[in-house]
Amino acid sequence: MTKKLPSRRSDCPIARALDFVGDKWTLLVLRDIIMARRRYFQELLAGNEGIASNILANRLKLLEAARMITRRRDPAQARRVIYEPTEKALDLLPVMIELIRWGLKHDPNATAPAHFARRLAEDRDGFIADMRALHQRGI
Amino acid sequence: MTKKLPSRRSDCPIARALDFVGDKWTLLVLRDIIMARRRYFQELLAGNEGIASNILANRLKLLEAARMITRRRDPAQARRVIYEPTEKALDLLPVMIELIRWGLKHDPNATAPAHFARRLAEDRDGFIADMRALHQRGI
DNA sequence: CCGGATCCGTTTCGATACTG
DNA sequence: CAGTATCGAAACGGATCCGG
Repeated sequence: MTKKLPSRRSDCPIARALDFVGDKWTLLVLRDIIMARRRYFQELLAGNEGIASNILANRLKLLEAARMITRRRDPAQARRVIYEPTEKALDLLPVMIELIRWGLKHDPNATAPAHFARRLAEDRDGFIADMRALHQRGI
Repeated sequence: MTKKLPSRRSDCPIARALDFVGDKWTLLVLRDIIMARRRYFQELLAGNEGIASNILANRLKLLEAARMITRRRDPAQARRVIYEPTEKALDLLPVMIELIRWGLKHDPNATAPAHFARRLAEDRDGFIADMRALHQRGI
């Protein structure tokens, strides 16, 4: 059995948020959808440090149920399914950014492209705004 | 067997960070140690939305191994063990703050005290600085 | 082909009871 | 008080199969 939608009894925002993203894979799937701009099942399968297809399918289903992503057929290629982030998912960008900053500061084995790291350090909000704009214009 | 220290093959800062805090409990334990200022095993046991004692013990051990908390005997009461956050753990405050902001924005069932929420919205950095200062002065 | 679903062994979780 | 021991339940993950 794969992961189910949980029901936590707490009203703490952190605890409730972790019901959605408090596992090993969900935030990585969102990272690939949002930051690496992957949109197809196969792209996500190849990108996520080796996620299993059943786990990916499960997470995509949960993310759709939580209204974090939308799912639709590719108009150009009827077989393909396109996954796209909603505003709710894009609003997790600050969380991802802070995780990256933390990793780059404290984990010597964590790496990021130099221009990427510089932008994060010097212009966090601009970086987030640019990334959001890309998705909102559907580029 | 409980959770082990993982070894992910990726060098992505998000993926690597999730090896430490990418589960349901670790970040909640840190929340209680850092934001609620709980320091004893029993305090943490009572506070964390009902964490089981074996899971708490396991997470405290992993957090110590990751140099996120320190463990020492209470000088006043020899049985008690005091857990305290390191700089590395305090540097997760921005991540926690952004999770809270996300929850308050998108989860209607997430709540926070009014003055707390206002401070988060209007003076995020000041709030983080104040919280860090409390721990650094050992108050 | 593409996006999954199913099967099934392994790992981790978590409630309760217990111990130094 | 600060943890272990136990054991059933849940989640993971690899392999394989299936429907459009």
